[in-house]
Amino acid sequence: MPVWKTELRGDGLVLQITPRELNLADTLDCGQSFRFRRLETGEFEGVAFGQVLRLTQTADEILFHGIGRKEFEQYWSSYFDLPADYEGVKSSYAGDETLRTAAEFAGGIRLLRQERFETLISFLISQNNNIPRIKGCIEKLCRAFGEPVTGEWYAFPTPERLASLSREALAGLSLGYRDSYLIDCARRVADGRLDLDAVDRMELGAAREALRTVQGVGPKVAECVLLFGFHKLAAFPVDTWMRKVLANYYPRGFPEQYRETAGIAQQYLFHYIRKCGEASTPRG
DNA sequence: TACCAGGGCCTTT
DNA sequence: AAAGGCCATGGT
Repeated sequence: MPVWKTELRGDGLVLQITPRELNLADTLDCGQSFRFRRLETGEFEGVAFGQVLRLTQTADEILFHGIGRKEFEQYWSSYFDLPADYEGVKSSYAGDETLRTAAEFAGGIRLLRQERFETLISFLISQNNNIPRIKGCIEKLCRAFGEPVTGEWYAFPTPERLASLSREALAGLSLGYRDSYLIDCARRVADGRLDLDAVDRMELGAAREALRTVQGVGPKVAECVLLFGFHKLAAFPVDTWMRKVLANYYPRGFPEQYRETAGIAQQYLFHYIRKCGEASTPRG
């Protein structure tokens, strides 16, 4: 288990970590999270746990603005999955040239431990959609139905709040036909038909089945929610980019030996093919 | 089976 | 500048 050095400085907490170990740009903009934006200063700002977080990354540290030790330990250390040994995972990929290369390129990505309901709703919105628009939809949703935090920021709405809404109330958020999916999902969570704590305790197959009971949760959305919202590292979302990776490098299927951390491998491969693929388009 | 349902980004023309 | 592909799911 890695041990990260921290110190209090000025108004915040400094975490001694390199971009190779945690790369904020790659981690916050690789499609797992939609609520962080890059400021003109290069800093990142976003909301999680109903709190605004602002971060500054340099070559050897990350500054968590306005954060004390207690909040860091309670929320952010876990959020960025700091206790996990990613170096060990990357080492385990050494025998596979493609995975090794992707891990060297994208190894600063960590799997965020995001809030479950927010992740479920976010990936319902993500289907058949692109990242700028997904971010816009979620921002409008929070602004309309979430509690104000500070400044321009609003918390993610609760299941109860969304469960009380009609499709008409969601008009104007540009959700399209996904509006009824959100309502069905929120109602299931609010009335207990879908118990997210219970899903968290299930093994992968059962968790997958439970999530699939929600309208609009198909195979792709389910894998994303399992990986990004429930931290089930064996979940393996396959989209058009991953299909290309699999066709090119793993025509006989993704190797069984990496199944336990397939989700981490997926993130490395996904980022690598998008940024580095010789043909940086999934078509063809 | 094939097509459609919002809508806007992105690449190609 | 304009056109058309694309996205993931459920319903017809």
